[in-house]
Amino acid sequence: MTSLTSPDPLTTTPSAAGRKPVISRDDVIAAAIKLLGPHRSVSSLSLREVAREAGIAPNSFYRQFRDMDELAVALIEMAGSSLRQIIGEARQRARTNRSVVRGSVEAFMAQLRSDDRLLHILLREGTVGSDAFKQAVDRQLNFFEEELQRDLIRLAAANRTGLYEPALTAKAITRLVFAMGATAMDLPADKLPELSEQLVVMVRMILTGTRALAANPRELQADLP
Amino acid sequence: MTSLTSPDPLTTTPSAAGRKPVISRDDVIAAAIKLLGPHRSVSSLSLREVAREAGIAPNSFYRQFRDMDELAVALIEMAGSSLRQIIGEARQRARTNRSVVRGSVEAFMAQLRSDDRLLHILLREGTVGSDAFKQAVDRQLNFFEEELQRDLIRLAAANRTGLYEPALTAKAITRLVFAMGATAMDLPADKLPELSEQLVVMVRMILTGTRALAANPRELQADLP
DNA sequence: TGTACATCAGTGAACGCGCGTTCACTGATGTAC
DNA sequence: TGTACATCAGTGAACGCGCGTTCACTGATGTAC
Repeated sequence: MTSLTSPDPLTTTPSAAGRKPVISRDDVIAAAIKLLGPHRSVSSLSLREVAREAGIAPNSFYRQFRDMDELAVALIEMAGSSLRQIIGEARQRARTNRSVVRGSVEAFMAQLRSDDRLLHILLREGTVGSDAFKQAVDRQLNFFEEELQRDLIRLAAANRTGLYEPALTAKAITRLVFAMGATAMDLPADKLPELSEQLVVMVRMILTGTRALAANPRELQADLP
Repeated sequence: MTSLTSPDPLTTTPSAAGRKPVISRDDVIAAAIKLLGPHRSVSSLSLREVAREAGIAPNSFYRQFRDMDELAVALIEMAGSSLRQIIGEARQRARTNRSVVRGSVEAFMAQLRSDDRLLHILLREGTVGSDAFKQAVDRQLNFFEEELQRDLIRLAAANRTGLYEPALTAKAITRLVFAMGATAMDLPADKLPELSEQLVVMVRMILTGTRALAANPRELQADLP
């Protein structure tokens, strides 16, 4: 998990002279995350609400962010890098074990249920809110796709199998996992294992398909299961 | 396209006596649709805004709907049935032609660009808003999956190929198409053909995969492309 | 060390606004006879 | 046909509320000497 308290030298003002800040950007971010839930998206939060939760005056918010959009983008980026780290670790672990797919899917689902709401942000804010919002989410999804693609290529080489359009394969898997994750967000916890299992099979359908197509691209023409 | 003016006997009050209504539910619905756009989701519309667009007093809204949620659910259901009809027609047409996948994907993409914003509603409102919202969207997606599954089974039988878990295959395709559609919503029109092409390949990956798995389920264990 | 000063993080009060919802109402349209 | 009456679709005004944003401010903390 990305720490909420480590200062970011790029965003924290140097304050060469004058008083040291007692409120940090991260305090405000933490307050916003606390307010998120199954029925609250970032775009539905008000500035005053976040300020209230952070224990500061509404106008003090402006010392940290230009507006709510800037806060939202910060949240999205934090969520993306956190998720990539977690899935990356899951892949490392799985590589020495057995199933990369199952390991990654389960790490994803576990993260969905974790206390910090970061993944929820990525899943939800992609379709609503300002352009800045959507672009930020899309950027994170692209990072994710790139890492997945690299992994797919490496593993395909190791197993001496082919990949029909690795980029497209990675994109399909990423989008499908996120779409299913968005559904899972609102499910009771006991339905999750079943959904995990479904998702594992779905991902393997894509993997089996891309491998079969690499072996025999003419199957692409046969327009039919 | 579902007509906006045909009366629904289940929702229109009989008005056994008294004045006939001059505002219909459909007028209000049409006003709401008119307000939707790339930056306006149903959940961001206010009651007063819709009333203004419909040319009625804010409180007249209550004669038609209990609240905005009820309007949203009506919109979602209308969007779902409209889309299913369009894709159904596309499948019929494609069956006599050549590619069912390409035909359906292109019909979907065309609908995405059509003047009525109905598809946008389905793509957007699934992740935000009240539970009633999300359930309504999910219900429509399920209808969609069921029809697709029926089609897949029929076609597989006709081609003497197998299907590994038809329900899961239909679900994977549906969710992937809707996820990619949500991305496409905000793209400039000239990027759409490329995205259509990508989506066609993705869907065929899944179809090729489900067929290969049906032929040889042991591939499911080989955890790797 | 002590003193004078500059900085600026955080505040309290106020603004105008659009919102959802309520109330009592009006008057056109339909029904009964 | 004409008249008296009932219905109820739609309204205008008003309410209290939370919102984003602004302003002039305070006073703790740092720096200069």
